[in-house]
Amino acid sequence: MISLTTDRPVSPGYRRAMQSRTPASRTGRPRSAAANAAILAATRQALVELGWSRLTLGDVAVRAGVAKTTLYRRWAGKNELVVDAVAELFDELSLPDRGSLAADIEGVVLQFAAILARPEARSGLMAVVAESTRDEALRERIRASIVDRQKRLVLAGRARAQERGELPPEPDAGEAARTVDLIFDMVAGAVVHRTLVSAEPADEEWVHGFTRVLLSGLAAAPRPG
Amino acid sequence: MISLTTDRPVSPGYRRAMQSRTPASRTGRPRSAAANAAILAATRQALVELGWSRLTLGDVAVRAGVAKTTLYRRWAGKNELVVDAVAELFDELSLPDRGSLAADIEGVVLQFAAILARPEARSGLMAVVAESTRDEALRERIRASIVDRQKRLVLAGRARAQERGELPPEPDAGEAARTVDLIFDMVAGAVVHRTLVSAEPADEEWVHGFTRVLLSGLAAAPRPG
DNA sequence: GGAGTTACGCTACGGCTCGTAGCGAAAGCA
DNA sequence: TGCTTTCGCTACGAGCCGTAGCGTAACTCC
Repeated sequence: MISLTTDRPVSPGYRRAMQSRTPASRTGRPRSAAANAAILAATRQALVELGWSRLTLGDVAVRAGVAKTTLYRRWAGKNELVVDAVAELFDELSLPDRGSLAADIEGVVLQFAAILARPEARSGLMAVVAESTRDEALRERIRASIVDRQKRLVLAGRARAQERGELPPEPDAGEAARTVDLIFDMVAGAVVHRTLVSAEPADEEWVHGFTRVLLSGLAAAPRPG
Repeated sequence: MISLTTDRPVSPGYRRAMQSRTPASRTGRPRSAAANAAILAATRQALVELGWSRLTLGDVAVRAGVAKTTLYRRWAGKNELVVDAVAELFDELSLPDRGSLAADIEGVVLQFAAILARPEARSGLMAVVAESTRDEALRERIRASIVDRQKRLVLAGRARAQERGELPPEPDAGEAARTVDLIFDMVAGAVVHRTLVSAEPADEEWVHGFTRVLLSGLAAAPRPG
């Protein structure tokens, strides 16, 4: 496994948005940012038309109008490429102030559901998660590119709710962090399971019921007064 | 796609536990039940050692001690084979009476988490779910073999809780069915997300916090009296 | 017991994808 | 003008896919 080429073989610190790599590699021909965007867009398109298992890097290269070798110079393989292509989809998530915690949750969950309704997110996201169970580096890439980036929404929503007095303040930092993780797993997990496994739409009615249970629990009255 | 062989090409109604197919196919050499068990066990073993993407049907055939063609005679492809192999893992789930709804939930969630802690379940389950986003028949197979089979646990738990008076009776059948689906998505989704995406163990502490939120909601006191 | 039917093991095959090597040319920087 | 890095292109061995074909084994019905 000794590479004799002049190109870097794997590009380890290669985060998304390649133009933001500040250190090193100041000389020589820079990598084409346009090619990067074209490759990621072509990957999403291929996910839509072919799904995960039939997606091949050669096909993506043809769609993007670049050579197959360019793909292998920038990404270690199919897993890493799809992670980056899917991660871009989640950057559009936001948390507008809708006046109450319940409304805030419903709003962001509906956004999340809309993203998961797109076929490139459905097949791509679950596939890389499956692969990450046997690839620690890939799991970390997913966490950094997708999960942790969106956990900000939970933090912002909780802070806003505490300002409103809807949630009690949490003095213990460790306990607060665990709660954030729990909420994130419950929200993201429920929407993913509803959309992908149950294969039913996470529409307004479902989101309303979900939010009610999340805030008030099962023991509360099944129908709000 | 015209098969000229004497063997049935796909075996459409081929459920799990082949010995229980009562109608039709009364004559001829029966399919070996031992081979079936060996193939599914070999599939799980290959999932552990290779993961989803590197698992090949030829490799499974060698591990199981059968010919590769036997695999293709019984399953349409890799997807269907892994669904059946993984589905067996979930049959051990049960709902012992632990005295309260909270204890019942915690018990079954811990069982579910234990199954998802096994590598053959982790990589196999998510992979077939990802593939099912582009394969309606596969999604239905997953639903019949795994999801609907375990929804019985939610039904039993709710009935038991209603007998205890912990949950109000639901006169509307449609509303009750939607609630069952919602609970199932929330429970299974949260555990799956915690285990696979967050890659943290769903241990007793986490399950305890999850159950508290599920029953009482976020607005309740963060620490139980 | 024989005939009919189905499943099995085995071999072989074309076709496709993989991931890499090697080359000359292009695009920036000193 | 050199130096460095990336690019497109071609070619290649390797591996897996899914199926065909054949002879044999197992079971049922007559």
